[in-house]
Amino acid sequence: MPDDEGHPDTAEIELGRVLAALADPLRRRVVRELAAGPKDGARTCSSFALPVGKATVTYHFRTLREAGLIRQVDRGNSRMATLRRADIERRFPGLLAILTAEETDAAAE
Amino acid sequence: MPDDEGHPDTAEIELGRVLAALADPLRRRVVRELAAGPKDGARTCSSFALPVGKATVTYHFRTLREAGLIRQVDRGNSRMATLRRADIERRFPGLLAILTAEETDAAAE
DNA sequence: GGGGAGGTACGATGCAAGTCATACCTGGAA
DNA sequence: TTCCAGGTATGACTTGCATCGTACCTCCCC
Repeated sequence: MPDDEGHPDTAEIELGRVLAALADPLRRRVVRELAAGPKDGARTCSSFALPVGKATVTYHFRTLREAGLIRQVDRGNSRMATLRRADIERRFPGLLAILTAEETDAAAE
Repeated sequence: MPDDEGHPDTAEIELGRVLAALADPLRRRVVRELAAGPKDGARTCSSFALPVGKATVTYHFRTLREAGLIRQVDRGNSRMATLRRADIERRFPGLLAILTAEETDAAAE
């Protein structure tokens, strides 16, 4: 698959899709960790240690990518994920702040 | 059922629940219309003319209520719904602005 | 005191979401 | 070159969500 497959343009990011993607605690945790990291910080899918199988991890990252929340680029063997900070902030100002403010207690340990 | 049944306290409003509630276009439309109306404006469930049956309308309003987004009070025959503006704004600043900014094109006509 | 409008409760149904096991592909490391 | 780690694709399964029909309750109004 080509690199930029399934990455919607900034203007095409739909609120419904974004909210549906963020309704899942695991996906919210990924976005939160990316947002807490350095700007444009790239991490591999497996570095999040989600408590689900490999196939499910792929599924969640695809959901985030198709919603327009993350960008995934092939880098040799693995695939790096970055948060589309500027795009999200432009379309939905304040959304990332709401996510990072969430307590990390019960949600998706 | 008592009046304040199923209304979570302000501090108990969970982000996951709120996002899940707002993932549905019909429920988002209800919140958007309430937010566009006057502050503390109360409307009956049926005044939204949602394109679904009565039972489904009840279901959606219960979902919004249990998520903490609206408050429902019995008023004689019918039941008035108000947006919990201040509570939402305190817990998730900017969220209502994001919702009201959504274009009302394809979503839930 | 009906009767009807506005809502809720309950059960059933169709479909999408989240999960996994398995098989497979691809680069780097040994 | 041979493996293995990291990801994807596919099919299957389970659970939950959105929906409806029907039955029921309760006020208001005539």
